[in-house]
Amino acid sequence: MRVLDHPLTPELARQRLKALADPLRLQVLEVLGGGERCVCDLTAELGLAQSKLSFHLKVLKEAGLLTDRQDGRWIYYRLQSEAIEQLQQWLGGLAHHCRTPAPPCP
Amino acid sequence: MRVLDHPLTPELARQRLKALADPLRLQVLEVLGGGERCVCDLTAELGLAQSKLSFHLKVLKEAGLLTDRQDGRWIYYRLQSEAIEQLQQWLGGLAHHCRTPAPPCP
DNA sequence: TTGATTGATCAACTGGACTTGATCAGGCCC
DNA sequence: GGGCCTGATCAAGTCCAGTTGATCAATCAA
Repeated sequence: MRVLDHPLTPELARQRLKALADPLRLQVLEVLGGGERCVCDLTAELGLAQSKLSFHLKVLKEAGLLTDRQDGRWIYYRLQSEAIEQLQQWLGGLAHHCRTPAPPCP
Repeated sequence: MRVLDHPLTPELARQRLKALADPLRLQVLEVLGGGERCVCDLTAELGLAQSKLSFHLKVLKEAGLLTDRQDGRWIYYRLQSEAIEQLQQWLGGLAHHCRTPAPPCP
């Protein structure tokens, strides 16, 4: 069974949405959408304090949106596109019957 | 040009993600995913304080995720599924080239 | 018109997310 | 080993999103 076949729990979906819902983290994802980067690279490119970037990378990683690998002194982050695909699928399940008219109230 | 053909601005996408990233609002959406409902109905079904629900409905509405209509004393909310579809599309654009290896750092 | 009901809005409060600067751990080169 | 990087972690401070209870506006029923 591939990862994509596992539906997200609402809790994990919410965590991912929250991780995405930050302007700085979206900037990070936008850069990583263009390919893998090391932290020092990201720091320079986004003009961020090092601890600040580290904090947000941690949030994104804990949400499953990023993975990292170490190579010597450097740590490279990349986007986990499967996580985004899962989220897309999950969103698709939200609106299934939303056009059903309301039961009249009085 | 249909609504869906307008791509989301990053700012609006972020606003929608943020609106979605709240457990209570997700509950609201889950209920409305099953069809239109009036506010008093939602209040009862979710067991919420009235002002609390009203606050979250406003957030969702301002993000374009809900629309409402008034019928007499009652106000009915429904999910705006196009907003979710737009968000799905927008997410799809995030990871385009994420498999490009990092430029070596040293 | 008056009283009751629905639902939005307001003000005050609270908690947690984010920021900032410092410190710490691990890997590299001399 | 000693000094120097890279990047994670910690503690303290700030700020804003969410909660709560009260008030307000609009609609309807009597």
